[in-house]
Amino acid sequence: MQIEATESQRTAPVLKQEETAEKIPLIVVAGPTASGKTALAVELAKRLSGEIVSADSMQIYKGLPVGTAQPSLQEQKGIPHHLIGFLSPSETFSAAQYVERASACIADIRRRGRIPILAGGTGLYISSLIHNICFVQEDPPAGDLRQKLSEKAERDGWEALLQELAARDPEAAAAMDFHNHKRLLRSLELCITTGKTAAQRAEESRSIPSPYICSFLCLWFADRQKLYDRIDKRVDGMMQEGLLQEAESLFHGSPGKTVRQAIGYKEFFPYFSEEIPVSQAVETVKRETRRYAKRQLTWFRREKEAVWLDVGAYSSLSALADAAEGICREKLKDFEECFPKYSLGSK
RNA sequence: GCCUCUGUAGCUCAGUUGGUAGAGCAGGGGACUGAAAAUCCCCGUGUCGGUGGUUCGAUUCCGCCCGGAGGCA
Repeated sequence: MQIEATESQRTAPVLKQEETAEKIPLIVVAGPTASGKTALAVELAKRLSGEIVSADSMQIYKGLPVGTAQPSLQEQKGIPHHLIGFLSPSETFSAAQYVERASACIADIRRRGRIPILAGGTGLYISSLIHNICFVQEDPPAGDLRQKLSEKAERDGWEALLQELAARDPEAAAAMDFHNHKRLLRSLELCITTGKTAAQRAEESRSIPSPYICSFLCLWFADRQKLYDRIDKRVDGMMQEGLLQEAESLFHGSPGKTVRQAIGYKEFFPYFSEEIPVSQAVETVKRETRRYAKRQLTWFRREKEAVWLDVGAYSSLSALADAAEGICREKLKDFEECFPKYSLGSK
């Protein structure tokens, strides 16, 4: 557990021993949709005595196991999974709420002497969590305000909102991409509910250093087409498992704002209103999923600490897991007392 | 066999009254600290089917050849 000076030179922020003791080891398995995050996370959990915390903005919802690709009990292989299927689809959710719940969950896993493994594809949630973004409390729940602001935009134009933002937070307004109405609205909303500028909020949110030492793994495919083939297959599989029924229940129900954005449901709505054939809806789902995967890759490329694993380069899941396990053990060697002695080469 | 139409970017097609070409979709890159499976920004060289001719110059006009669609026999 003693850290040699020569060793600690390698890692940028040099940790003193007492600080290390308070740090929490965290394995992150990120990557685009359909890259095999779930399977790898479960395999790592088995080898390293871990528990899985989902980092997915849609898997949090109840009653949508197929379209959100929640790991089935069979896929979970007895490993505890957290933050999956706990919220009603009528509820909205946010990155702030995610960070709050996930960090509590991780702390609990750590307390029980196990290794938390963060697995998922929602980049914003992952980054917010591991960089310990502590969001400033919003004053009142913002529901009504958002409604009023969008009505104002409707009435007076988006320039009016931009001007209002400029009055409260000129810096943010100047940096704002005014074609991005959604962000503009949210930015103004936050400005009003927190009473602080974006810069102030950013400052406060970063005030506490991250409690985590991360081994950040990111899955990808050197051959993009391989990923796209997997996406196509996965969507076809979802259709067989009842995606259409899930979509229909949302179509007839009253889904919240968050879940209405999910890929794999809204694309079927024109089919339910008899505007397009199912086959076309399915193709749209595939295309949207491809684009989503691309955006995910763009997001993760920013994560400088990430170690990229080309899934296509490994002959099997256990070969991939061997590589991943090695990287995790090396990166988290200050915590090796948490890991089972050896499982490397146990394929 | 004859007649008509057609062959241009991965796909669907536009266009150049002769000066080597442009849209949509697909695809690629990027932004993103509070809705993120969301939202926003940027990116179009391709033997203009092949070959011969007319021309200073042809993808554009003409001949032939090779694909595709339709019509007549």
